[in-house]
This record gives sequence, structure tokens and C-alpha cells, in this order.
Amino acid sequence: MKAKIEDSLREIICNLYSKNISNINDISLNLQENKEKAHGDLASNIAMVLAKPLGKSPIEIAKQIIDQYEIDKEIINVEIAGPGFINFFLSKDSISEVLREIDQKKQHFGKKVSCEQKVLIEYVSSNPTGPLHVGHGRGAAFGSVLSDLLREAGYEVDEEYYVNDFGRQIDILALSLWVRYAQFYDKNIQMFSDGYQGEYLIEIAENLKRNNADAFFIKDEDIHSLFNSDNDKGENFVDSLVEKIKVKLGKDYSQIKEFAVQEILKLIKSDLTEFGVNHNSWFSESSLYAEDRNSEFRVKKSIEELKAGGFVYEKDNAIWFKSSKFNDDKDRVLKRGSGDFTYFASDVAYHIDKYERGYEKILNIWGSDHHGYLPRVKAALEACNKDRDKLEVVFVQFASLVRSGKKVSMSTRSGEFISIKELMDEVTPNAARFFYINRKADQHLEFDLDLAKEQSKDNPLYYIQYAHARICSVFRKSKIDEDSLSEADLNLLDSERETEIIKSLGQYPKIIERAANSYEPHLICYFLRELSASFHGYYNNEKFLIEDEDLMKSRLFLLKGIKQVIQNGLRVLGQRAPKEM
RNA sequence: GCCCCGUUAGCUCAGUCGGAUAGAGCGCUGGAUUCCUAAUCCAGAGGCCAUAGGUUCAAAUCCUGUACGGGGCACCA
Repeated sequence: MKAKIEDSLREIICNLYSKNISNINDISLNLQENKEKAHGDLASNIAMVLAKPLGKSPIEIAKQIIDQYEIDKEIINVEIAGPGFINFFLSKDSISEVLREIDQKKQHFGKKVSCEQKVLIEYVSSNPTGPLHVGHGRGAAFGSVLSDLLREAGYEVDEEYYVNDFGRQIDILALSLWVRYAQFYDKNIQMFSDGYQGEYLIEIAENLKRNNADAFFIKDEDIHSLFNSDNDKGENFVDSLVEKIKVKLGKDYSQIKEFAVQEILKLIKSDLTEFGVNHNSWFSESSLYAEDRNSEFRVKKSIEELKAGGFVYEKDNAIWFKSSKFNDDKDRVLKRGSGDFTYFASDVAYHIDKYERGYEKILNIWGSDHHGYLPRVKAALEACNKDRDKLEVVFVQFASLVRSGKKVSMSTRSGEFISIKELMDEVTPNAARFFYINRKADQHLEFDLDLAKEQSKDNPLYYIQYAHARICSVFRKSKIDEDSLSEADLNLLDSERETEIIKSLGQYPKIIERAANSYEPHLICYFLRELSASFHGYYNNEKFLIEDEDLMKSRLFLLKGIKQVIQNGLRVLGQRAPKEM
């Protein structure tokens, strides 16, 4: 309908003004839905836009346009209003047309046909040094819902988790695990200050002991004494500690390290699964360091590539990338003086790999504390002749928890973060997912635990689901075959409320499209909430199971449409649409 | 100091990529249930859209400055 009006408008404008305005086809008609019903159903601002170039008043132009406009069965009236808007009034039939469309397309209403474009979404990617906490939850929920949303919008989506199983943090993890393990044999050994203090490592150490008995225990008083020192702080201390243990344990060390990473990944995966988050790809950072026959590995190769472009130099014993050539604030180190590669070096190789896998779109979901990191990654991609705009990053702000109106205090340092597992035990995974995405990603989020648990209209998820359950209940009571409703006379749906709801249903596909294009799944939450509110109002004001069978059928047909759209929307959000509550 | 993001009702937040009288929920005030789920609904009060300029037919929306808040500026990840 909209397209039809646009076409005729454009034709009229071309006929009238093409000799006055050269690039008339470039002018946007900006046909939009009206919120005020007195203004009709659709409006165009074209007369006002043309006023300046034509040197005429908008009203005059609007008059010329509507003189040419042909009224028909579908567009029953055209008016000029306000400063020069052209308002279009549609017939009831063409408004309620959408109900038939929903009836036909069912769960596919709002879904776009495949555009055959592949997208990679990388998200969570939390270090495998401990279980996920609530800080990771938002990125997890967001990435997961966005993936489904993009699928709904026609994309083919891969969801990837980048596993940082390489580098210093992992050594510290391995060392921490060894300490917990050694404590079974010598109670005097203490965890060093910078070690991972969390209790999960004790459990993992138990598993390690169960599998290997005391095979990894070192009977060496000198080593033991290292873990009793009071001044055990600082990077140097830890690094030398790692070195000593590495030497002592020999090849056992890498076994312990792998065991630690694998066990923690198990924890992470099980949490994600419970949370409804399913990555189909796990990319290991250490694979970027795996040497081939020629002792080549991908990090090395990507640095060679940068070097070939002349963007690499040596300074103070370290190897640097000239990222400042490409819009970064300063140059960045790829390989430290110590001989270790930086995390950034891995990331260059990793992103090159993403590009080489042939995606049309590459999306990263990052915590907003990483925003300063993006320019250097883009710089590296540009230096390697990759299209830097293909990579897009959505930054997700922090979430704080609120309980009984007060912020729950958390600090990374003391490890007092509430785990995602605890959150799910308290508010259910689905509620958590919904509340995480019920805000724009770049906004701070206050996650109200009490609200998420509440079973009332204050809880938007509950409110939406209740609308669905109520409709199902009406159908149960009616004992009517839903398929028989297709013959309903939609002209009987002529109240203001009904028209409003029908129009709102018609907006759904556009909401999906817009939410997908701008990576804003929260739009769906708000849409569903409003739709549910309209329904609840309708429900309280009209009866559906009535004597007048024709009217009953047409109302039920409308309810059926609402039910379908709520179902579709909730499905995209990864939520259930319960039949009863 | 430099760079990102934000600032809308007492609180938590939307706001159709510039449109007509700025919207929800909570909270507050007052109502609705012999009836399809009151797990709901209806009505009322509540606004200098942080601030000062600019762009234009039109600005909460775009541009610039200022104030305030959050984050980032490592041979950490």
C-alpha cells in the first residue's frame, strides 16, 4: 500500500516539476505513518521539501499534487493539513489486509527471505580463567538475541566465541590450579596474591588429583617456601614463579594448563547453555600459534604481512605496528621485549582470519571498556588491505544489579562478582535474558532483580506473556476451530481500538527490520509491550465470546493475529509464549 | 590533557535515522471485578527534552561550544 502511494506520488511530482528540478528522483518522499488519527493513516512532507527549490509555498504545491492524485477503493481520501502535509486516508479493507497476511504467513510473518549474506558475530569471549559473571551476561544475551534477530532479517549467522587460551593470564591460571592441587599434599602452601582465588579452582584441583594422584606434586622445600612469602605481589614475582614451576614440572606443566582451560571452558559452556546461548564456533587463540611444517604460525604470518606493507618497526627491543598511520592515537606493540607476543598481535591474526572466511559482515560485541581498542584493530585490517568498514563493533555498557532498591556492590578485584549461574538461579534464565536486552546496548543498565522475579504487569516479560496466555484462554473457551476464522468479515472491526491494534500489527515487520539494521533488539521488547498493552485494554473493554457470531469471529480473527505476532516476537527474543499461566 | 558514550516527568527508560499537541512503566491521587485469567483495565496530576548558540519551512533528533555523569588512553587482557 505504501509502495503504491509512493509510486503514484513520484509519478505526479515528476510530471509536474521535472523541468524545474533536475535530480527530482533523488528527493525522498518520506511517507510515514501518523500517530494522530485525524491526520489520516499516512503522510508525506514532500510539498514542504519542494517549497524551497520551487520557490512556492508548500500549501500551493500540495494543492497541485493532490489535484493530480486519483482516489480509489483503497485510498479513500487525500487532504492537505498543517504547514503542508499531504495526508492519505486508507479504506478499512486495506488496513485490515494485514490480518490476512498474518493468517497466511503465520510464524513467518515479519521474517525476511534470505538475502544470502553471511554474518559472523563474535561475543562473550570471556577469558577462560573463571566462570562467567553477571558482567558477561549482558553481552551474552545481546549477542545471542542479535544473532536470532539477524536470522529473522534474512542473514545467515555464525556465532563465535574467541577463547583466550594463550598468554600470561593462562599461565597464572595454571599456576593457581597447581597451588590448589599442591595444597592437598602440603597445607602450608598458600595461594599467591595475584593468583585466582575463586573456589572453582579447588574443585578443579580435586578432579586433577582424582585423575593423576600426586604425579604433579613437587617435593621441594625451596619451591614451597616461595608460596609463603609475604611480599608475593607484583608482575615480576608472578612471572618468575611461573618460570620456576614450568621448569620443575617440565611437560607436566602443559598438561595442567590444558586441564585448567578445558575444565573452565566446561563451566562456561554449561552456563551459556543454561542461559540459552549457543555458539556454533569456538575459536582458540592458541591455534594462531600452532606451527606448521615450516615452523610458521598465523600470528607470525600476519606480522609479516604488516611488515611487507612497511608498517612495522623495531624500538626498545620490541616490535611495533605503525597504527598511528591509520587513525590510531599511537603505535602499538606486537611483540614485547620479553619475546612474548601481545594480545593485540593475536587479534590481528584472528581478525584477518575472520575476513578470509568470507563473511559479508563481521560483528564484534565488546564491553564498552574496550572501545579504545577498536582503532588499532581497524588500523591493522586497513594495513592489510581489508575493508575496515566490514568490521562493526557494538559496545555494550555495564550492567549493575539492583536489589530492594539498592545497588548490589561488586568488585572485580576482590572477586565478588555475582556469577551468571547465581543470577539464573535467582531469576530464571529467560527473565535474565529479557532484562539484559530491554535497554539500548550503549546505555547503562540497572538490572532490577526484584522486578525480574515479579509476576505482575510491572514485569514487561510477564505482561507480554500474559497477553498471549489470555488470548489462548479465550480460544480454549470458545471451542472454535481457529482455521475456520479466515472467512471473518473484517469490516466489523471498526472501533478505534481495533483499528489501532491492526495498524500496530502491521508495523511488526518494519520493527524487525529496523531492529536488525541498527542492532537494537530492545525495539522488539518495547513493541511487544505496547502491543500487549493495547490488547489488555481491548480485552477489558470488549467481550469476544458473544451471541453475534459474525462479530465474534471477526474479533477472534484479530486476536489470532495478535497472538501470532506476540509469538513471533517472543521467539526472536528467545522467549516462550505460554498458552496458560 | 586527549578520545568515546550519555544527559528526556520525582524514579527507570522509549522516542519511527528532522515532522503536526514529547510518550510508556513505576510512584502519587481517584475509580472498575456476580462477566472470556483483576497476573488486568480506566481516569487525573506530573516536562525550559542539561545549557548556550547555529543549520531550515520544521530540531528532543543534525552541527559547535559549555556543564555534569560513565568509560577509555600499557611492552595488561
